[in-house]
Amino acid sequence: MAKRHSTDSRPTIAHIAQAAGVSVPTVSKVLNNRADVSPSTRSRVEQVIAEFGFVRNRAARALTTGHSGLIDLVLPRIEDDYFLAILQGVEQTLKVVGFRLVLTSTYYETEEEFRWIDKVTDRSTDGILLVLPSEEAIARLADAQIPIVIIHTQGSTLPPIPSVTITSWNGGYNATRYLIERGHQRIAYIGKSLHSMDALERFAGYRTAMEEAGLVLDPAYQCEGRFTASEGYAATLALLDLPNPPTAIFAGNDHQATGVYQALYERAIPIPQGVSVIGFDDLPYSSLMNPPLTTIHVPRQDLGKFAASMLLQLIKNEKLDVNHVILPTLLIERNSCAPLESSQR
Amino acid sequence: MAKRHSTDSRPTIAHIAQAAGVSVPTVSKVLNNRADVSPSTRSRVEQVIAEFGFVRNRAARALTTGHSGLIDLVLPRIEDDYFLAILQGVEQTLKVVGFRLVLTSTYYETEEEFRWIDKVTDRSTDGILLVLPSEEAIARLADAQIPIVIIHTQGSTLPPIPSVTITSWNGGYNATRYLIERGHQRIAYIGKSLHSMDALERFAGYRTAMEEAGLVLDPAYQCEGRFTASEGYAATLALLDLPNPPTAIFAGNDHQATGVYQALYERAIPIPQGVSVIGFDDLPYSSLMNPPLTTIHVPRQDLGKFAASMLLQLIKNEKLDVNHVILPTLLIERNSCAPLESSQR
DNA sequence: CTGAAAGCGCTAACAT
DNA sequence: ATGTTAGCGCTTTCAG
Repeated sequence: MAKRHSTDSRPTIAHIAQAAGVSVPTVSKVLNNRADVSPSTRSRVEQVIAEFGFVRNRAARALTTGHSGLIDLVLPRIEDDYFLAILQGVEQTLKVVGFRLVLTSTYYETEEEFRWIDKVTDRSTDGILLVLPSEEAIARLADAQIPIVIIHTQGSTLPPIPSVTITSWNGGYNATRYLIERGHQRIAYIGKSLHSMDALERFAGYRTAMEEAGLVLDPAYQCEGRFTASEGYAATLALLDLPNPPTAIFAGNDHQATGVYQALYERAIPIPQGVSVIGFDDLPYSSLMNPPLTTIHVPRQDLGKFAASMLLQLIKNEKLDVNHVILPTLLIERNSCAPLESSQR
Repeated sequence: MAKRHSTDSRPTIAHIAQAAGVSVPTVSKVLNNRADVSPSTRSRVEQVIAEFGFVRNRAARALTTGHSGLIDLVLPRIEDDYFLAILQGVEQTLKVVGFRLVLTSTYYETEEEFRWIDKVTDRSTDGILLVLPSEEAIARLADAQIPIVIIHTQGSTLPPIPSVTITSWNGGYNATRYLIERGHQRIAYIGKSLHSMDALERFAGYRTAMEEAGLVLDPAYQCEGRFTASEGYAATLALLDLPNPPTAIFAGNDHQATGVYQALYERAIPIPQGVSVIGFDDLPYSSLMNPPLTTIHVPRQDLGKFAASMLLQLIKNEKLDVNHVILPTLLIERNSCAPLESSQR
């Protein structure tokens, strides 16, 4: 179909202009739907464009306009359901405005961090979405003169850059309250000294709930453990070996919770009759677990959607209504928690 | 840290040149690690670059060199584990050569197809990776003068563009043989008239195995059903309602197989004692199913790796050793198939 | 309404 | 070893 111009490379705006018998700027005007083109010229040009199957060279366009129509999304690991949902949210909102997504997974490799920082800074994209960036990365990028929005952050303070996160503290508090209200007193938490702001906060929420209820904050119940199944597993095993094991376990996230399930299963402790378990994140598989996991829902897609919308505003040079959006979490009640039996006391 | 140049926009190569007291091309030479620069100038320029925190404008670079350092990946749905693994493979091989990935999900929306075709054709990227594209899309792109590699394809013929796929026919054949060797004769297949080349082939493999074994190819055993759990579920229900239900079910993919499991579970038919089930794809959850699913492994990450490597070669203007790579599938034996008991005959 | 001229930031010849 | 000149393909003044 599409005719090829004499040269073997692709047609440029100049070729179109020549073929249509007009000047280059006129073609440009047609392409940009500008008003000052007579209907007849316009249609003639449009026809030639169609004939040639001409598509504007985006690199040239980007150079003159300063806009590439691309946005960077930098996240830790794409294969984590948590981040995947964020990606989906971002994608959905970008698609409607015709932006495309440049994806980078960092795998937390801080040594290579500068490499991608250089790349996202090279103006090949119009803005950057950063998921769970390190504080050093934020510092490096803070004065980059590029629109940036952050989703979650390592470190304990709100970043100097627009961001969106969740009410992690509330989530941690509510999860713990939920257990307390069901009579539990020996409640363990897994994920104690993680460095992400959300991990810090949900742990703080747990502590507050415990303290408010006048329950002992036994250090043995506060477990280390990163957000993986295996660390949830290991932590649970340690908890079960305690002289006075907990009757309920609050896993910092759902990945850990699967590890908790596994450990409990191996020790033949029924959930929730033997031990109650509550998670955090509400990943897709949480409802499929056996028993279905009670957990704190995180609006992951919305995280992506809000961040993308904010970034789009920034790119359009609009002022943000709010610099830091905090999305609510929600307790989803399923079947992994039971009231404490008096026998368990 | 990084000083800002007087103008409020970011520093250009010209600013660096001026500050270092050299010409613009000299800076360019330093940036490109060219030999014809004296050590002293080089270090001076490098220092200024560091001082300014200067990063090359990729758009300008792309315009002159014709290379953006980006690659398009167009796939149906990112949230499908199958495609996600391909993405990972692509990402891994791009990362080592410093290319970045532009991601587009089509969601099979053929109406919008032309929109993304225009985008991926606008020279904002150096090449395109197409996962399971429609034949129309391929036709549109075939003479686009851009490096393209296809991963899987709809339609029944090898595309006119370099591609990588899997030995679907063998997979279908081997899965069926496996069942036949275990004494099964009434073997059903789900996914009969799907239009992707791989679906076509695995069905053909099934038919050949059946015919070779002299078994009847009962049309009632050849079910429609797209590659989703719900269609696997529906097809299975229909199969079980047959006067003479099958003793083994070959699900065209693992998603369907989960639907098969569900239907069987609801009818209280034990797997594999009541009905044997075999899948296709070996998705991450297949080994977690209950019982673990025997299935045909597809090297999904490799699909992405090979395709990306080929594309990279194409971009470097190297000739491909093979235009169509076909990766082997492998039967993974787990616990969802049992020899036919004489009582079931 | 149309086109001539200039320039975006960079790299590629080609002198010097 | 360094700088001069030109140009990538497009958009944007600004005359006509």
